Amino acid sequence: MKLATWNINSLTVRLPQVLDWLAANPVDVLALQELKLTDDKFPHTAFAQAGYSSQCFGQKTYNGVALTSRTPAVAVVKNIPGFDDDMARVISATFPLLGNAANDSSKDSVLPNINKGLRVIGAYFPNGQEPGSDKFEYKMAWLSGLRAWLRTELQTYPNLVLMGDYNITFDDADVWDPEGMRDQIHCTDEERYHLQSLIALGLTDAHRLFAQPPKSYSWWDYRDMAFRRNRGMRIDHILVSKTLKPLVSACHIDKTPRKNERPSDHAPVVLELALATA
DNA sequence: ATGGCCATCGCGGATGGA
Repeated sequence: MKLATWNINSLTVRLPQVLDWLAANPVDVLALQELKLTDDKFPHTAFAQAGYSSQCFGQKTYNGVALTSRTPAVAVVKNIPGFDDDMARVISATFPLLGNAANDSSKDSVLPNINKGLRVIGAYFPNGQEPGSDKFEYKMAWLSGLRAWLRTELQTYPNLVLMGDYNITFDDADVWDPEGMRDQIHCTDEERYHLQSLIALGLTDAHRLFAQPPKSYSWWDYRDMAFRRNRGMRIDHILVSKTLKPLVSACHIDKTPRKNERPSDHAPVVLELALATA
């Protein structure tokens, strides 16, 4: 199965591009961020006509996340339980897996707890604006809330994917100009500490499991011809739990839609798993 | 370089993004 995450910077503007991309890349699950619309405006019918059912968690003007999938999602949860937030940033759901106890009597499986399905969390991490700002403090609090919740979530759902726009780089390899960006937003030690604390819960950056093109980025500023000059950052990530790590068969960033007219500033990240949905 | 671009709200220009 294939999963993908894409910050589309307004679904109102980018819906045709998302549908075009899905037609060319019929992934099983697509996580979307920055819908910038309310739930009543979500284009369920357009996705359904493309063969996808959607769960959305939107708000007016800002933020907003969704999971759209070829098989229906179950056990949908919105935002981070235990962390009060007036912004729509997280949506989680389970996708039943082929080979679970209900439809396969074989005792051996490639995956422990396969009957618990695949838990997918799509997230739009706070931007943080600038170190020292109120928004940066909110980002740090949000990251602490995410980590505390994920610790228990991983016990409930051992087969877990956390993907989305993290708004954090792992290290200098994720930054086109590490010296110029040093201690700037997305690149501070505090943000990277939080990202590593997610790794410490037992998650793995799927992108780094494979040889990647040099200077692989997922976001490029709209200004200054940044995409053409490949002046970007890798801030969109797919993290997988320990049980899923051996089943990851590929992970890549698809730069193709960044070449569209009126593109999102982010590119999709695609994960391939040696698993099938039920 | 105190910036450039884009989306939203809404009809001018501020705010947020990253």
